[in-house]
Amino acid sequence: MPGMAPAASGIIADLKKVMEFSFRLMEGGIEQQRAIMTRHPLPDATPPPATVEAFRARLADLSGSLPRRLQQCADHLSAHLDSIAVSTVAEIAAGAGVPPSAVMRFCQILGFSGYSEMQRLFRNALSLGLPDYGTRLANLKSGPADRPAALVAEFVEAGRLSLEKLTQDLDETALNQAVDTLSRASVIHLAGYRRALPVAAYLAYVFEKMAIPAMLHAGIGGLDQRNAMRSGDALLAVTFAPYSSETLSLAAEARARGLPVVVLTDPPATPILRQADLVLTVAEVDFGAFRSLSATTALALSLAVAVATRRQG
Amino acid sequence: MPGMAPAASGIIADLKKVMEFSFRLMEGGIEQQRAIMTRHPLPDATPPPATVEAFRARLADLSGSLPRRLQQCADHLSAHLDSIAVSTVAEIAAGAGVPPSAVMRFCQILGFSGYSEMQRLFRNALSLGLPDYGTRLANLKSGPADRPAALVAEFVEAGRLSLEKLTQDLDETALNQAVDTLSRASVIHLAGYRRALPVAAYLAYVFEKMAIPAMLHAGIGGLDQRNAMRSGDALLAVTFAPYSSETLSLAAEARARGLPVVVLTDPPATPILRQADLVLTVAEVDFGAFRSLSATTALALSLAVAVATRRQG
DNA sequence: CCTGATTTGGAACAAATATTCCATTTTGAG
DNA sequence: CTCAAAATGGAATATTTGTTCCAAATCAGG
Repeated sequence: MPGMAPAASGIIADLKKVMEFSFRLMEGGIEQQRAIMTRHPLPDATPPPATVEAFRARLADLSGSLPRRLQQCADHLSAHLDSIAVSTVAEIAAGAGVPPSAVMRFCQILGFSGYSEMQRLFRNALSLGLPDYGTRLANLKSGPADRPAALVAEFVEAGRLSLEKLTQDLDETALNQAVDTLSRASVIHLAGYRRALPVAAYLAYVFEKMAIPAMLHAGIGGLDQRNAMRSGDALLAVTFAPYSSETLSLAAEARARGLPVVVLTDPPATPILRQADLVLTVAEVDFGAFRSLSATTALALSLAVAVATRRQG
Repeated sequence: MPGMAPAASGIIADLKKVMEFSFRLMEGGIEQQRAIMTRHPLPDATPPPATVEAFRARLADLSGSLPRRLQQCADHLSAHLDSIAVSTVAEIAAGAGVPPSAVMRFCQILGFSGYSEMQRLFRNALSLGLPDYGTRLANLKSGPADRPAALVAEFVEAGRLSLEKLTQDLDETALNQAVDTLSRASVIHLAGYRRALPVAAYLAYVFEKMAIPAMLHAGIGGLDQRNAMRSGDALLAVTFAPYSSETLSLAAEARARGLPVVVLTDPPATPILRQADLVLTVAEVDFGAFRSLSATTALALSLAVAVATRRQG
């Protein structure tokens, strides 16, 4: 019904349903009533849980008032919540000792349209919405790009994801060794060319504030200051793919002079591995072509503060 | 062959392959041999990695010696290792920017029979269970406070809070006006002294990448370039309390010349208000004396991308 | 023990997904 | 520049997986 207000048309539709329902009731026997009700459930159908927590709660709520097979589903699922994301219906069914159709019914009782929809909940929770990132980007491109606030939301989201990923992937051993290495250096040389300059510049600022000798190599004015690297110093190189040749060359030079080289980069760190004694990788979720550097900055700052603490102790 | 033991039937199948191979070899010329060999590789094909670690290693090993599309696969996969378990071939392919068949080929090069087999590796690893975000963060925080990993947890937390706050406090009107103003400028001048340099430097990088005329004023070498600001340009100043005198003076100069001045700063922005036409404030949660700049970077990037979009339209 | 309502299992079907294949393009050696 | 080998993209196909449906089994109340 084009042109009609959505609310009104919704009410009309509901009315029609109710009328149709009553009508059938009159001509059909009482036994048809239930069948009709299950085949045409009224709009009060339970909405599916939107979060894993809600799912848990709903499970606990239902438990106890279910027929045997469905109870088995509930039990098995609540015991293996985190494997839903990577299991097929058949696997879940086998695990619970029920046929696949029982699992399907169970999903629908919870309010999902089917197993796939339920699984989506867990997959999203697991990979934090990464899969459909491309889609969102496409949407944004096609949609109202003139709304800067939407962009902010995307970058915020990318930043949050990056930070979460950092807590997952953090190589604590490498971090500790990096702190060790850098805290023993007389001067810390910071390499940060192009895209890496912001991070390196911030490190330079922070080290200076904490009275730790540090020197920024950023190729300003095309100036090369590699001879400032002296035995006893260390190099902390920040670089991302595609790795700038300046950084690689500076790292090689440091290496040749016997300086320890710590690299802060993104995975895969392959090309830089050769020049590095220690590699800290940080995966930054990028939105479009640009990265918000949240995780990188967090890791870099942690490194700096840890080095400062170690030095004082 | 129903009724036959699986092992025996496997051997038969292998024998058949070998026989077929020899036969073709005999009737084909020497030049066909290679083609046949690559199409029907003998059983000595590389065994697939058995653990996620081995997978990582193999990826790093192969990287660099691969043709373009396969290299893209390798890069994307190593950056999104943990989403393999819940992604389809099509999603991975889209993420890497390659057609699905390239992903398939890549799986086979790694020694897997196909994508499914590779995915199984990750699904298994996943269902062995990893703790959720909250738990991991708690783990990182616990233990001696001087542990670098604990610092990471703190900075991650600070970053997250900042980002969250940004979505709440964002002044959409001001942002829109800022985009308006900057997209009309012939050259965007970026002021970023001291602590603000990282943000301004990143903005300069991003603008340059998007072919938007921008100039960074950071006082490098004590150089003052205020006369580069000409009518028709605009100034975007990034600064935090305590506001550097250079920034204030540059803003005043811009104002005197009739240039619109947009300021990106932290609240309260009182001292800077006088020099600014537009103020964007972003509250960065700091841990100790240092800020992770997550929210600021996110806002700055959004601004840049929005300006670029507006200019093209 | 009968009867109608509910639950159940599995077979049939539909949709999504992986995999293969081959015509075309690109690359690299001579 | 030429040619063969390698790489590539996409369409066709195979397989797996999800979903629906209904006949049979089970259950509860009289």
